[in-house]
Amino acid sequence: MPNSPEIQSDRRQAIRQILELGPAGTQLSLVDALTSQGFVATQSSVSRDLKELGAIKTAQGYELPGPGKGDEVAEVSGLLREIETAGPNLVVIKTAIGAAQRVALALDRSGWPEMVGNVGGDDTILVATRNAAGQRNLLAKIDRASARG
Amino acid sequence: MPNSPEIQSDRRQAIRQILELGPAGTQLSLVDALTSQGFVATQSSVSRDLKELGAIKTAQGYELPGPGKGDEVAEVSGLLREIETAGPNLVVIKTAIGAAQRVALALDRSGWPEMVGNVGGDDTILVATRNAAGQRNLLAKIDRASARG
DNA sequence: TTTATATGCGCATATTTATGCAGGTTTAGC
DNA sequence: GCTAAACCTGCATAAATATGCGCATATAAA
Repeated sequence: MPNSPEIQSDRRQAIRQILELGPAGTQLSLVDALTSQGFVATQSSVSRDLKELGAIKTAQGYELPGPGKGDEVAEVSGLLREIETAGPNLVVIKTAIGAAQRVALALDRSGWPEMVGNVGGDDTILVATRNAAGQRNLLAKIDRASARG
Repeated sequence: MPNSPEIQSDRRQAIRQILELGPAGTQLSLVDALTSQGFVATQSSVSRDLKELGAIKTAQGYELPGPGKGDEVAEVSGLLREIETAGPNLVVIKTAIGAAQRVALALDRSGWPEMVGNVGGDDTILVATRNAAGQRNLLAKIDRASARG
């Protein structure tokens, strides 16, 4: 019973905004916050959303890794040259000569769940995503990371 | 039944080392790792240790915030002038003129659990710690943060 | 369109984490 | 050394989080 596809991304956007105001103590508190904004969601969904968003749990609660932490990808974004898709669940990344390994490692460490795995050559990386949605997601995340790097 | 006082800090040091090798999926896995190193600990203790160490839980598991994240204190360490204790659970921090508020805020955000609260004036901050052990701990943490800042 | 496949989500529940409490140890004060 | 207070820990359990499953909808294929 998937909601119209935008609902999900709207909800996640909302979560992102909520977390920007301050850490959320528990997932349940996030559910409440979402509810009061008119979203319908259960703890289950929030759990999944948080994983997808790459949120981390600190002593204060759930937070989104600010610029600086979490995004090793941001740090290597300068090495990126070109990004293309191939089929519904492959992303091909071209990097500076010899930098593919370094970037591939950063991607691994990022822990982005839609990424099943990747192989890096000399200046090319093949990234396998779970599916088409994951592919779109990954592109968006790399984009966002690059903006910070 | 406190172990000899060093046991605790040894164990925490061990946890620190384990986490440096890579994230720990669950607290139970940490218990196992500790056990195989000859430490005796339960999930309860590990839970408390992790909080004390300021560990965060990412999609990969528990990690220690690397230099760069987690330590807002590091960023303001240049504003510190002098640090003294007063009694068993008070720490008095002298800062650059007018910087006390800023430093106090950074301390708040750090989420260090031994810190009960603090008040900042113009160039002085009073920090209340839970107890003497917390006081020692806090001094050590500020030290470590300063080394990075 | 009709059919087949993939995906999102809630429910119920397993797993994991946090904590009140009691007991035992160390530390501080005499 | 003795006593009192503070502390650390494990146990048991409460609280919080993650996930298998099944259905409903969306998407792709024919």
